[in-house]
Amino acid sequence: MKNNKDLPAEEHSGPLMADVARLAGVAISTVSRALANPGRVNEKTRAKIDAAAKQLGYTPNAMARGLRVGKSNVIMIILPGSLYYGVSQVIPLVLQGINRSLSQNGYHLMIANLDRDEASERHILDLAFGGTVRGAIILSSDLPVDGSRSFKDSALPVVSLLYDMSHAALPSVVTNDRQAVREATAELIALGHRRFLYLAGPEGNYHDRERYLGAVEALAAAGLPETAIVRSGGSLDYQHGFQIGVAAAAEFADLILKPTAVIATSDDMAISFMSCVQRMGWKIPTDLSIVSFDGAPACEYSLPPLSTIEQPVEEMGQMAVSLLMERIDAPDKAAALRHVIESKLIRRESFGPAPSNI
Amino acid sequence: MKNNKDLPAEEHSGPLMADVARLAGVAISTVSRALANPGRVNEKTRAKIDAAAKQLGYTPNAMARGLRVGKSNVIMIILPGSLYYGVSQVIPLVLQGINRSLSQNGYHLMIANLDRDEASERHILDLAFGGTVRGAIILSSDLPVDGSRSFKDSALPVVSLLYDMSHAALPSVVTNDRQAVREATAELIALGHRRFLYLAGPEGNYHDRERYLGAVEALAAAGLPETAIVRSGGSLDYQHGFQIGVAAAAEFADLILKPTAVIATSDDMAISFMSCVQRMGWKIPTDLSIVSFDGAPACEYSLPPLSTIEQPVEEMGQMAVSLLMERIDAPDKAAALRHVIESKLIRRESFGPAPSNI
DNA sequence: AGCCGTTTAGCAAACGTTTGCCAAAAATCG
DNA sequence: CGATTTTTGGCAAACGTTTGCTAAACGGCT
Repeated sequence: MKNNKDLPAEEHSGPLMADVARLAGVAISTVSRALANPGRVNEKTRAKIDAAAKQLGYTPNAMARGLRVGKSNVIMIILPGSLYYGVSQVIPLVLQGINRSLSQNGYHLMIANLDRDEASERHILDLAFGGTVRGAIILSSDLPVDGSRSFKDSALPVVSLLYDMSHAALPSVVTNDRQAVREATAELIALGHRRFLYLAGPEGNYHDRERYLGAVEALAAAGLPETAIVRSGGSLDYQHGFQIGVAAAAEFADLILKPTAVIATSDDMAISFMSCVQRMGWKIPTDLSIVSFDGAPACEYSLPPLSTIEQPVEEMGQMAVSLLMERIDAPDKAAALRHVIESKLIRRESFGPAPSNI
Repeated sequence: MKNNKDLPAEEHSGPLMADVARLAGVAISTVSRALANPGRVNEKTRAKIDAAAKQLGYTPNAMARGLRVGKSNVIMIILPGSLYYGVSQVIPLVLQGINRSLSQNGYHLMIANLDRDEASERHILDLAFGGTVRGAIILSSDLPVDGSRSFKDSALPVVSLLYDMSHAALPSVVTNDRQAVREATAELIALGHRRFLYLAGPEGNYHDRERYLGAVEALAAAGLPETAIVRSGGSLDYQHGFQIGVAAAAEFADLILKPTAVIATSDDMAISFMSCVQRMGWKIPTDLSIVSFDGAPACEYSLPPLSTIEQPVEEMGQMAVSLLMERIDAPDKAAALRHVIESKLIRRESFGPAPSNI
């Protein structure tokens, strides 16, 4: 029966603040104040209001609040469109860590995929300029642009994660990619290795560049020629890191002078490379040592267990969140731009001394 | 300069609809109509408005619109708190597929982790009742409750993915877990296997139950006693599926009468189990055949390559989205509740005939 | 040319909060 | 006990859209 007033739509889902106020016998504004800053209202009244709210199962409308105060409580994370290179293994971990930190700060997490198409860029910009989000964590080296709108023109607080974007004035949380690879390579050199194969990621990618440089630096430090390292892959831009490893194994098989150690940009390519190469008959670590990057949990269970440089992704995620929170609370406060959290090599059976019969 | 009564207005960054209207020389309402349903406004005027909007880089404020029309364009996906059992390997794929489908429909994706703590449940309910989200895709078998608010009381359109929740009247997109395992088991039986080890997930979990039943049914159909299968794990509730496999390998080593085939609830446990068991000296598939579930890309590169029952997660995600869209557009329209998308066994080297020296 | 039917533009009222401002009440002090 | 300070409650005006309603403009008929 529609004995009620006829004009308001039946769409209304929940109770309103007005309902709470009525039930508690106070004014709407009092309810608002009681819920927002409980200090500013009489304890007895506050209790009454709380009870009323609970009884009605009242939940404040986030959009109305957002509209009024001009800010939302949503953070967006911008992921590279193709999840399957490199960072693929770590992204779920990152996501989870970030989401947890955000929850603790009362924020929600929205995810946005940055593909290379115009639609996805517009999508993200709508989010950024439409007031929907309050800040962003970006896991990509390029920022979306659409027509006259450019991501960096938005006043949005942004933090870059995994990629060093400090040159673009973005606070960045990164790991010591280069140094970690340099050290790992140095360790391989100390084990007698003199010829290396480097499994590259997509050409020009930040991580690929840094990690490769790390290897090169280690060679230089040991007085080895740059020709001691062979780059594989790189020009390919396969979606799956796994396929890079497969292709690299084929390249490896064709090399006349075999490297004795392999450095991989990511765990997936190392796993598939190792698998292929072993099936071709090479022994790991006897014939060939392998070290990779990322620290995916699965590495522990490959055969042999894969040595990998583990990024403390959980910690990095938390750091990114707390940086973002600072940025939101005090946008103008100058702060360090580049935050490095150290990765460390997990030594497993996939590497050992160079074979003597070089 | 405090004569401005309202100071929060200072903060606002972008151009407003009023600015566009002024620049185009029309009324605000005309702009709104031109942008929303272009058919209802003079083509010439519309072009003028479009140009003005583009020139200003105008983006409509999503919260204001949401408040007015009473709906948002955000879908939330509820993930189980501990990503690391079972579905872990497939979640990134699911997420990506879903996000892509949603984008095409003009929706954004918000993620919510459903941990077992009160805070996370409240978080989700705030989202559901606060008008922030328009619908939800849930990947968990239990629904959040907090005080007097219960998730199912929200009028929110919901679709369940991976879990069959049709008994709770939720449209569900699932795979044929039971049947797929039954068929795989039957295949193992045909290969001569008579004793099985089943690697279980968390006790009572939907997938664990279904998949186990599939194995049991296959035994029954072949006239084998139920004692032909040994359950391992299950009571553990480790975060990492990998650890389940490790524990199971230890159990396996202790068994007096060794099974000749292993059926695993998830790929991660199969991978770690296989790794451990091989290091103990067993040969796969000569001594032991293994089949698992999920279809993680990594399975192709284990040693030996792991046979797994692949869930078409991309397709399942798309189906979930389209179901949700239907539900949003026509909430009352009756529709099938249970949607099954078939998984299929990918046969790789990890299984073969039972050893003859049983 | 006048009438009527069809578009198109504009006004103003919502949507559900927050919050500045003022009044009322309570508390403190002389 | 009255005056002054502190606290607390209520009114109403925003926040930036959408949209029902009405007025105006336009064009096709007779």
